[in-house]
Amino acid sequence: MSTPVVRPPLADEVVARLRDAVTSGRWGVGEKIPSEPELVAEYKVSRGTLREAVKALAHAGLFEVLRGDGTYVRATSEISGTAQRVYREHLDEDVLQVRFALDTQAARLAAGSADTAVIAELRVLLEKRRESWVSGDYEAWSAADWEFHLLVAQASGNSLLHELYESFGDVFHGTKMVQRLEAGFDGALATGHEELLDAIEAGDGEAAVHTVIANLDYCMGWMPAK
Amino acid sequence: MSTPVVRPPLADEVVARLRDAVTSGRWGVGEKIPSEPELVAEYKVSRGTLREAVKALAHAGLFEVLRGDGTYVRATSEISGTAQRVYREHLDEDVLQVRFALDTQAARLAAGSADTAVIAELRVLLEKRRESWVSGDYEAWSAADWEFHLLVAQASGNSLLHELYESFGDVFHGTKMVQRLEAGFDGALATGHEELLDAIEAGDGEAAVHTVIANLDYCMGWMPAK
DNA sequence: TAAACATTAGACGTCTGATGTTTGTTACGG
DNA sequence: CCGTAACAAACATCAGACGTCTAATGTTTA
Repeated sequence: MSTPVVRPPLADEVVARLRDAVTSGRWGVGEKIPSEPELVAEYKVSRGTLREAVKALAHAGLFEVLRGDGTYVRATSEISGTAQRVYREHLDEDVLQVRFALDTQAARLAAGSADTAVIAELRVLLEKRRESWVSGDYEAWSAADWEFHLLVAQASGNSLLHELYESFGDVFHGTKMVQRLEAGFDGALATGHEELLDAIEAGDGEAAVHTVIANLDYCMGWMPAK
Repeated sequence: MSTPVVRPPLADEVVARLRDAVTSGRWGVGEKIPSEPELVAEYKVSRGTLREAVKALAHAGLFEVLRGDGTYVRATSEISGTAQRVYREHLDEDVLQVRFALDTQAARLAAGSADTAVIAELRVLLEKRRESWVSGDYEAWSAADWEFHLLVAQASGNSLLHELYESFGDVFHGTKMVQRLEAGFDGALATGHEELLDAIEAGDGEAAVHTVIANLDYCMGWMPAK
């Protein structure tokens, strides 16, 4: 008749529903999602169709499928899995330069939308970061450092920037760990985080950008010779 | 035994082989890949397993599966499909700001690694871009404009930056088309591409960055009021 | 002759059922 | 208390079948 109803593949719809279940928080990160037979019953599709959808999202990094155990939620955004796979295919130097690009923009935007509450939170993180360094707790230092940078990205008010920046997480942490092992790296002083925060508080975007540039120059000095 | 042979899912291996077939150029972009029965015979797996792999890569943007027709190669990198899906979930303003971050870094790096051959190529593209504008061929203008930016990203020498920048392609083109429709947008003059190229040729990274900043400021003025 | 319609072969979409493998748990025996 | 064996749950894979869609080809008709 007159209804040339083009039916989109069922599997695509299942992908969307699974994605929604994650982003809506129905299944939190780390949780195990229902088993295949349960999802088959819920979505009224065959196992094959369901598995195609789960596989697609697993490949994207949203899920991790453990044979004989179950499927777990590993991320809330699809960018992380793909991004991490891509990052590993490039030189550390290239990855760092891209992070720098995002860092610079985050600093610039954060300076433009200064928020006293966020700034106070950033100061707390910076203090924690400093204390961790002097006490030799490198694990805590790395965590606080990353939280600081991530919060700056969030303070930019640009959700895409924040999401992209977050996707660098694991890769950057790995790189940082390597850097820490290099003798002579001073995690407390030469990275200019205090200056960055001051610039953000002052609303001086240009100054904020320059502190980030200085930071990169310092970091690049500790990059392994290619 | 000392060999706890953990066998990774067959589908994952198929994913890798399909990916290699694309990146190695065995199947070029736009080409149709062999049918499912043919691939089943080649990889010695069941159709269900093969489909899981194809679906995963299709979701990642590498393939496009057309029902009743076949499966076509749509990209050589997995980042594009995922990225484009993510971009659409964010404000145009946020996307533009991220592009600006990459643009700035590309300009800075390109200025640092000036190459006479590339610069000549960039001049050609810029000339084509200018001619297209005065002749009113907006299609060609948009294409030349994008090629110019993409070549700058490539000239940065950072393959990850180039890949990420390329992933913006479709989204940016769409945005640019909208901008063009806005009355008063001057594609030939106010975007400072000539100044950018001059700065790159002079090896002046700071100047290159400033032209990009000026460009963004101009573009942001034409953003639809949120 | 050319445009509109009908047919057909190939390709993807989905379902069903069965069997293999891996993992986590539990109960048993030492 | 501990190690091991048996069991159950969950994912992995396979094989076959049928439906539906697309593109190409063939046929009819104005």
